[in-house]
Amino acid sequence: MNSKVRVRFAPSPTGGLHLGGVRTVLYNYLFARKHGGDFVVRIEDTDQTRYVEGAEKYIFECLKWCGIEPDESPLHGGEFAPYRQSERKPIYREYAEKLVNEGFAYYAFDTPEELEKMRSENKTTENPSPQYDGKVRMQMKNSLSLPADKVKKLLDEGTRHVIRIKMPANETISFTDMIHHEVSFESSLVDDKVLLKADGMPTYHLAVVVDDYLMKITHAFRGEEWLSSAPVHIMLWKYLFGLEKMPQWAHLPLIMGPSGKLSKRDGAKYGFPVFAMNWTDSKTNELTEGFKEKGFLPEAFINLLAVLGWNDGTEQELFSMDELIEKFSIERVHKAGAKFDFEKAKWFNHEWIKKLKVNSLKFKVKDVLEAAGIQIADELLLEKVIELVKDRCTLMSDFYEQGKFFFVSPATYDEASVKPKWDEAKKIYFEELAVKLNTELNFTVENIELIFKELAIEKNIKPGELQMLLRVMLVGSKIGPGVFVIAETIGKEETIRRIAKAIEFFSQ
RNA sequence: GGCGCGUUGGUCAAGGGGUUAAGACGCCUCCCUUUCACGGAGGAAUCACGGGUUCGAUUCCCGUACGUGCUACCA
Repeated sequence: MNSKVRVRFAPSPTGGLHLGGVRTVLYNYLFARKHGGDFVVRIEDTDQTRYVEGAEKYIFECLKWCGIEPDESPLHGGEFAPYRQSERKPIYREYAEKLVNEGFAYYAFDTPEELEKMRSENKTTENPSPQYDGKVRMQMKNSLSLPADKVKKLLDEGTRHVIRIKMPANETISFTDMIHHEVSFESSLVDDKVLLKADGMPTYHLAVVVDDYLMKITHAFRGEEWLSSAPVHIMLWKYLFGLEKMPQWAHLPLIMGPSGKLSKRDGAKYGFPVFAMNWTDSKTNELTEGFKEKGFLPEAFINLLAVLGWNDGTEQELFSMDELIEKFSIERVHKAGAKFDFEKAKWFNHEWIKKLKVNSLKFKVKDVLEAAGIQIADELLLEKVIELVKDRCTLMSDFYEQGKFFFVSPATYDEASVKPKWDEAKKIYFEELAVKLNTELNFTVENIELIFKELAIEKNIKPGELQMLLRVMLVGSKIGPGVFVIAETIGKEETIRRIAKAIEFFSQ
């Protein structure tokens, strides 16, 4: 018996990896790591028409970016290979046939038209979506309603058919969910779900059960949208492998968008990312910006996701991956769905930028600046700049706006702020300031400030006003750290050059 | 419509028979700074409703309402 914890994540490679998906993997991963178990990724591709080439690699890239190190077997084979459902078709068929032989499932030959007919005929206001269930199955075309020889004939002729589960009539199906505790259903209210499609591919229902068994999964976490199909899975476990071998389930609360379950479209609609990383829809070629590209740190991303529906009971909100592994517990996961709040998401990123050391930020900031056309020649300067501005950056992309003036002279000036204050006296002041600064051998914050203020007193001008002007001269606008710190950082020559350039500009 | 799941401020949420019902985001005011932030000090804002049980219910039970999910040869 395998007593080791094995959890699995089954992404569907039909779309990008979105918030809900990442959180599901994350909880899987935290649980596995906490209990010293395995974390398995199984690839779902049940619907071939929607299968997207390269999606598997994309998913693994996202996981790695998040700091989740998955078992990469699905990409190159491993203990439980093959991992793609399309390559496991014979396995699923075998179990499906077994169910038929034992009377727990049946062949159904109904065409899409016939199904449509049944649904439209039985449709009433009270029952807007009739099911293929115990009430109607004997009126349909299947191996239960048809005589044996007729069934054999249809099968021999290769008639297209599916295999459906035969849900029992009057049974209360219940199980214990790790989050919702006791949950129960009436079997007669559940329909005869398709297990094996006409093309031989399994539906999710058959695939999860078979794969969870074969891959020796002990705990399975999935979104709450699956809770309604739990009875089907329970029956399959009962018929196929025995209820005692069924993994423990946790149905995670949904992540909600501004209206309903967060959808991939909400991103474009409300202006925030929903995917971990950039995702290009293969059909429309439409690019959706990911959290990574939007300027999120992976540390912040997993942090904000982890606490969307879970907390450790204390006031702590900032958790590193290691802390999450240590403190995560499935019992403290919420029952109710949580609405995603982009403002709070940004706050988490801000906090992580502040929290991280310069060295951890360095290469990412360099990427941001270089992507914007700023070449970084001086690594030491870069480090100093990061230290100076990181507290005021919310997204990684903010490092450009907050840091560019350390590397390049301003291209434009905030004229609206300068114009009303600019006069001949100020002009003379700055001309003399440049001369004085030039003679200073020790170009430090203290000395610059001293020279600046002494000259202001001498000229009888309020230092405050001058400070604002100097800032605009050096930065171009009214942002950034202390103006004397900026001067020291860019150096004497550059400071004097920028003052001269600005005087010329303002005096036109 | 049926079935499932849920419901503490605008959002994330702690708490769980007796509390001034934590904290965070956002918002507002003030301080700091003659920049933008950070930071600091305050503020407005919550137990969906109705019945029980109880000396006492936000907390337990039952209804109702509302939200949300499923109701496909999608996952």
